[in-house]
Amino acid sequence: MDVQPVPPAKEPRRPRDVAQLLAALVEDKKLGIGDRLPPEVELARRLGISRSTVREALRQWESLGIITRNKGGGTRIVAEVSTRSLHLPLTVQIEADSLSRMLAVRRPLEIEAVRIATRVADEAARRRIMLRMLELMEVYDAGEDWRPADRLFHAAIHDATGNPLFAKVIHQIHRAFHDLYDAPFDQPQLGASTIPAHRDLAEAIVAGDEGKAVAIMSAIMSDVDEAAIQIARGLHAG
Amino acid sequence: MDVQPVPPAKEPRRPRDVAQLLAALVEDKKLGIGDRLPPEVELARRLGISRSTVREALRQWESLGIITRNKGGGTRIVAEVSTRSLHLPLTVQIEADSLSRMLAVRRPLEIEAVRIATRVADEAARRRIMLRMLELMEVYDAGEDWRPADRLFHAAIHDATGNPLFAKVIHQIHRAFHDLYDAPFDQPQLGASTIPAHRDLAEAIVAGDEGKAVAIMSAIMSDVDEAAIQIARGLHAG
DNA sequence: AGGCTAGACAATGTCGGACATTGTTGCAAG
DNA sequence: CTTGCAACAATGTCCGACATTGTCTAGCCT
Repeated sequence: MDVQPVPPAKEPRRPRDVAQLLAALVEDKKLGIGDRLPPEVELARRLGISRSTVREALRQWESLGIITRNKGGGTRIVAEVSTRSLHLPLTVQIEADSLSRMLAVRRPLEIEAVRIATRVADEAARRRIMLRMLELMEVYDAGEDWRPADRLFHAAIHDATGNPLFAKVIHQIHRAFHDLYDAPFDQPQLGASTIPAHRDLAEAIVAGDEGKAVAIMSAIMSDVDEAAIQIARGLHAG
Repeated sequence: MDVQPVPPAKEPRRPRDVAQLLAALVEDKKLGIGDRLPPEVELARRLGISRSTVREALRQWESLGIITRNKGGGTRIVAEVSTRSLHLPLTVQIEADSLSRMLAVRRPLEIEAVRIATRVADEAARRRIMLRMLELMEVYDAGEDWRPADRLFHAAIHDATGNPLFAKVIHQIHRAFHDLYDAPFDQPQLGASTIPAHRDLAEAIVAGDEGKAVAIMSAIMSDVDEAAIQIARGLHAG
């Protein structure tokens, strides 16, 4: 071993992770979701690095789903940026029954989220769930597109668990759906038959009836899973 | 509206996703895990794009855990790459109760895996589960380190579900554990009290007793979760 | 005055070249 | 056979330029 004098604590610049520098800057400027990031040239200037390096870091953030970039337009933050975040990539092979496999994994997560929400949700969260359910019913009865309202309703349940990881993992699986097929769940009628059951689900959650809530959610998941697989089969055939 | 003749099916180059071009090249050269990627300049030459663009795509792959790059050394493939691979990033915020949140998500996944394995495992899978359990017991009774055997046992259960996604998502959470704390589950005694119950678990799975298997797994998970949280609390205090 | 269009501007995408830094490898000396 | 050194190779960073496209504003036409 040659004795080379490695500077131990002297690290004025950390080339190891430029993204960390960016995160620190975003934190410092108190930028949040929906805000626009400064242009690349300004980022490069403020961080004292070249635009190429900034671009690589931004590309990394983009692949991580933290930002979205628009040529000509700006760069927008779409997920929370933090210097203390953990990145866990997951790679899956696309096969014939990928859809049913994803659904099989999503199912216990959604059901457990309902169980925990029923158990630990506070008053405000229960009110939000009721509110979202009523909005969903209103849209559904009016015959309009109820999918955004449905998403908000389930998001309210995920929030009620107090565990954002549920929402994130489930969202990860949803993204996988969209990557698999361009928009299989944009079929307007998919899962429509389960919407009336959402009223019972919300009421069971708010009432704290864990067994009933879980049972209803299980039934809903079964229906949706079956419908999704039917549609996927149709796509494969066609 | 000016009538501009948009080429509908003519897309000789897709600037939208350079990574796809790379994936096609990797697939064509039949490169697998552990193989070295050609140098960036050669990739740029073969794809007909500049090195800057290649580098951004490689950065994306790096953040997705597909490759690892070594300055001066080469670029190695560490995850299966093909045009039919799906890469899903998950970012979690590191907070005080990250551990309990991860455990809360892992719990329903592990339990569901047991449920499905009990339901659909074929004869060979059931034999493997029994075999792994016996090996685990042998190591445990001998007072040796039983953690590798425990991992193999649970991996056998995951395999028995016929759904590799279960193993992958659970493994993803395990990686999060290791990134959070260097090795919280290397505590030799963690979960040791649950090992005897593994015999009952294996027997219930092989016997096809779904209710019993799920109940035992729930109890095991509760014990392990509690122990893990205790240890984490100790780490925080110390 | 109001709406619409065209042009200037801004921001990202891509390119090409250059140099720095570091791992790798092969050769020669001990 | 081992060790040390030098040449090479590959990634990291930087710079400058142009292309492409969204955004905004000023001016024109109705």
